[in-house]
Amino acid sequence: MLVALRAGGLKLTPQRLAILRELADDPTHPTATELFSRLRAELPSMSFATVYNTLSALTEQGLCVARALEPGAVRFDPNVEPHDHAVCDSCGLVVDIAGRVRGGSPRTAEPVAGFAVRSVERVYRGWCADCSSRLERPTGAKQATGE
Amino acid sequence: MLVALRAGGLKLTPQRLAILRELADDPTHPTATELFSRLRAELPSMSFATVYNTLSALTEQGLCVARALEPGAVRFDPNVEPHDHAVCDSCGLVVDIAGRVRGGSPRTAEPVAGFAVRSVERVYRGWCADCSSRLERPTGAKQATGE
DNA sequence: ATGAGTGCAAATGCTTTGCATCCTG
DNA sequence: CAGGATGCAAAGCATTTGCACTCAT
Repeated sequence: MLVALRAGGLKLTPQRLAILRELADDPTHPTATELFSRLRAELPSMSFATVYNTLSALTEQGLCVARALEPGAVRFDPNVEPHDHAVCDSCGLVVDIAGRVRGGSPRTAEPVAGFAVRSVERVYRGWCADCSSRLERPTGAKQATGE
Repeated sequence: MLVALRAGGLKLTPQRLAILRELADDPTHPTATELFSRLRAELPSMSFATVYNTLSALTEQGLCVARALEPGAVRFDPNVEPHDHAVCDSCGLVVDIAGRVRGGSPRTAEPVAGFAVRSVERVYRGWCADCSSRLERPTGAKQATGE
């Protein structure tokens, strides 16, 4: 991954290394704000601008992807391959379903006339394990719309 | 739908009726800002606050859903049933795949241990018909990550 | 050394909120 | 006519940008 960084002509700064590590270690895909607060202890002088600059540089190099799974802040995913996610209605937790093997149905079929499909991803919504066990009807949950 | 509005204890104001109509007529799920600018001619005095107040009131009544399909503004969908969407990488167009019939595979299977699934939705990403025909590699498109 | 990268602060864009006024039911 | 809804303005977050300074190469 560091190789990829240099290959893109990017310099290896402590800020970038820390962000990269934090991203790689976290399957919940942290937001820019989350990264900033987590790294404040380690890099007290780092600014938001650096976090955003780094994340957009990484995104441009194809080393991570910005994902809009919920209204509000964007989450950054070091796994650039299309894959599925589960999102908790109650606490907002994002769970990566990267490892899941799916049936080999043709995924290049056009969902609508003329639309050239590049990727398909699923979003599972519901309650995470913690929220499921903690409450029958988790705080702040939208009323289930069923399916 | 008006019935549903009243059932929720909401008053029928011209602003709400206009927003509701605009929402219903538009399969691309407009953002709050888009609704505001479209209705400016019809309701010159309407404010952003009213658009947002109305949209959150509708959301609370289960008459629409806020969808985060792309970073930036949230889109509002009058179809509260889980369904699929296609999003253009180039121009950001959202296409509703509401009518698509899918195979009846068990969709309540847990994507990850302990996660209680409420709904599953797919997001197709690629190029819309317009962008596909206009360019070989549409302006502003992220490099295809393939699948 | 030299230009990319950082830090700071101001700016932007989307959304929310407080409050006085207005209008639907 | 009463309470909910609107309009206006200010405030709140997430994110972007400009610019002088610093540091990785």
